[in-house]
Amino acid sequence: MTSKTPKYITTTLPYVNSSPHIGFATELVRADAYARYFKLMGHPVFLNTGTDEHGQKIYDKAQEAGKDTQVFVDELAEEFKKLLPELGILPEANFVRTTDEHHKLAAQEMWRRCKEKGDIYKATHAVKYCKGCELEKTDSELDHGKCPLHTNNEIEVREEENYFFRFSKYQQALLALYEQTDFVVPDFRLVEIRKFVEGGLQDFSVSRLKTKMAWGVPVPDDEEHVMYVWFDALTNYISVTGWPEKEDFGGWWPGVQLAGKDNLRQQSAIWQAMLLSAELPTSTQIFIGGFINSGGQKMSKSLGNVISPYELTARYGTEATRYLLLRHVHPFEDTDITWERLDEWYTANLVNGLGNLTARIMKMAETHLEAPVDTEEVTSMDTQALERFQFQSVLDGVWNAIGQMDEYITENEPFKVVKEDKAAAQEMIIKLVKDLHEVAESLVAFMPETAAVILAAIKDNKKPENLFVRIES
RNA sequence: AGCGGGGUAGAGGAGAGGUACCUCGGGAGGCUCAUAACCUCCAGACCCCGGUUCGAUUCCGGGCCCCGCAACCA
Repeated sequence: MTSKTPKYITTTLPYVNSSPHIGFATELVRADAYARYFKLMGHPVFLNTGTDEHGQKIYDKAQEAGKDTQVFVDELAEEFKKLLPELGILPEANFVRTTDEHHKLAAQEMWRRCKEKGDIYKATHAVKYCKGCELEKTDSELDHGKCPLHTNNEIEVREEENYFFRFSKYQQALLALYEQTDFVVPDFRLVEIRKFVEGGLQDFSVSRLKTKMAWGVPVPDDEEHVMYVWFDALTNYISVTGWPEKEDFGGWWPGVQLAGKDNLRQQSAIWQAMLLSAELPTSTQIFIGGFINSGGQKMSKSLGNVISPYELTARYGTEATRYLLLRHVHPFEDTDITWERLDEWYTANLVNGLGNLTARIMKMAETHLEAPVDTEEVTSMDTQALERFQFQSVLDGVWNAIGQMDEYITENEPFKVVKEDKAAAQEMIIKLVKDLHEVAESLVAFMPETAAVILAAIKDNKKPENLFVRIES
């Protein structure tokens, strides 16, 4: 028997300057469903996630909170880590923190390799500073070269020495990478990044002066600088495989990456250029998801429309939360979510759909069948769709089957037939149980607990407790 | 500036050169195995203006409107 190819899948590491976002939860659940699916198919699977913990913003937040930075990130990392069991993520999933010692060593090794290649160099960097805010400003924060808050003050330009990454050198190599038409999915994101790279690349700063901000991985052989957070964070995808000690990444890399659309550039251009520079294999594929909005607007604390993953699991439970995120959040486009809509999806499809159908079939089976139905293991999943991250369409197929089964019961009325022709009715019920079995098997990667409950019920020929509790409105 | 995406029933989504589909909601009926669930039927839509075509909502051009990205912001 030939052994199946190893599958590596990773989320982007969320930056821990605030609580876990529903967007990250979605990414995590998708990665998990993908990993579970390949695990079922017999592939060795490595599922990676974790937290990105360096940089100015985190340093500032810790200062604000009056806490030691390490203590501060330790607390936040815990909050993110707790999310995994909450969302039913595979227990063997890897959780990396960019403050882990091994990760920091790997980031430094990455730096050394890029530097040896001549792709990291020192240059003077113009920093724009607003005296009014007493803060450095990026171009996007400025309006016509002025600070929007202090329009009378001129912006002061300060010269600063930084290390730069020779991003511009990789324009052609990146474009060659994008020839692989499914390198970035969906295709319109591939077009977007290609256009960006075609437009020309500028080298960017990859270090910060330690005197200004020491919360970063130290630059090798230079006491005065720490790495800019991107450079260090991106390396996590390979540091978790045991690189650089394991030059072959333990067989896991290259792998599949998930990211939000705000991360398109970092993942599909910057990170790939870093890998090319270090002469390491580039990613296999990058899946770019949309954003989740609420009530037509971005979720924000000031608007009060934030829906946290913990609120979802509190209201619907782990399994239903997975279902909602996988089927009703569009894999590529932005999705608008409100509690009203979530309740609707939950009630219509889980309570009235899957839950009710399971109850009606298993009640008939329990009452009218003498023995459990013999079922065969079938894996009739739409593999192509799953490999393209089309979670929705796979689940649509399952719910289509559920609808057909409800129809079948109404049309054929086994509950009525049983009074005159028991054998005929039993045959119908057996067919239904087999169909239900198939539905449960198709759900294993998406809703593992629910699938297990249904499969057990079929095996015991017993109606289970209600699968989904009706929400009181 | 530029780049990219989009405007389909009351709401949210899918779709295709030729009877426009799904979910929720509205109306009528049916059933009683099931979690007041389930099934059937009905009403209701392709932003505007040109072009290509026997025929476009679908392709092309223009307009109006919306939304991302616009680099060191993870």
